[in-house]
Amino acid sequence: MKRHIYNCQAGCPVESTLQIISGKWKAVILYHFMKESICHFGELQRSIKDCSRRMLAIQLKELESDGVIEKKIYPVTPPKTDYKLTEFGETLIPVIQSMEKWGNYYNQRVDENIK
Amino acid sequence: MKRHIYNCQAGCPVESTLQIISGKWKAVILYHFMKESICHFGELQRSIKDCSRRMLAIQLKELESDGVIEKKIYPVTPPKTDYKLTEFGETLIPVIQSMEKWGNYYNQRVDENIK
DNA sequence: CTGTATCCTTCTAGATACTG
DNA sequence: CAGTATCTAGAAGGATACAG
Repeated sequence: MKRHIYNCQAGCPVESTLQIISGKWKAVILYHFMKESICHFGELQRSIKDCSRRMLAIQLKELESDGVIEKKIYPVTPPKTDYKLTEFGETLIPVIQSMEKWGNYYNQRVDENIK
Repeated sequence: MKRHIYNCQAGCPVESTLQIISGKWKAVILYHFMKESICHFGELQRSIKDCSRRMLAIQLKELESDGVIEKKIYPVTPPKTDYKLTEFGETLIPVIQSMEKWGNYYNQRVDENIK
C-alpha cells in the first residue's frame, strides 16, 4: 500500500503528522471517531458519502496498521465489525479538533461572505 | 488546477479545512511561514528538500489563490519574491501548531521505541 | 454487512528544458 | 532567482463483480 512519503528525519514535525493523517479521507474518518467512539463500516460509509467502499477500506486498513485504530470482528452473519481509536489514536484528537474548529470558522466566514 | 474535492456542505468542518490545507506540501509550507514570517522561493525549496520546484510553485499558487498567502514581486534582476501569510492565513496557525506538537510527540515516541 | 480483486481511466508528480 | 511548459511513468481511485 503506497502513500505519500515524507522524510520525517528532515526535522519538520508536521511531516511526521502528515505521514499518519494525510490520506485523502483519514482526517474525516478520525473526526467521526472523535464524535462517536465506536464506529462501523456501513455507518462510516453513509457518513462520508464521497468516499467509496474501496477507499474507506484502504484508509481504515492504513490507520489500523499505523496503530491509530483497532477493529474487533464479530463472527456473525451478517458480519459486524467495531472500529475504535487506540490509546495512541486518541492522542490525535487535539489535531482533529483544531481542524474542526478552523473548519467551522471557515464555513461561517464563507456564509457571511466576508471573503 | 485540480485538487481533492471535499463536499464541505456535508456538515463536516474537517472537510473544509482539508479543502484548504490538504495539498501534499501545504501544511509543511505553512509550518515554515509560521517559523519565519517572510519566505522566499529558494529558501522554501532548500528547506523542503523532497518538494520539487514544480510542486512548490503549484502549492504556493493554490495557497495564494485561496487567500492564505500573498506575494510581493520585486522587479529586480535576479528576480526576488516575498511570500507571507495573509491575515486569513494566520488563522490557520493553531492548526499547524497542533500538527507540530503531535509530530514532536510522535518523533519522540518513535525514538524511544515505545511503539 | 464487510470487505476483496480486477479492470481501467484519470490524475499526480518527477525530469527536463526553457523564459523573463 | 523564480518560475513555466511539456512529456511521461506510475499511482490513485471509481465501477463492478465476487466472497465469507
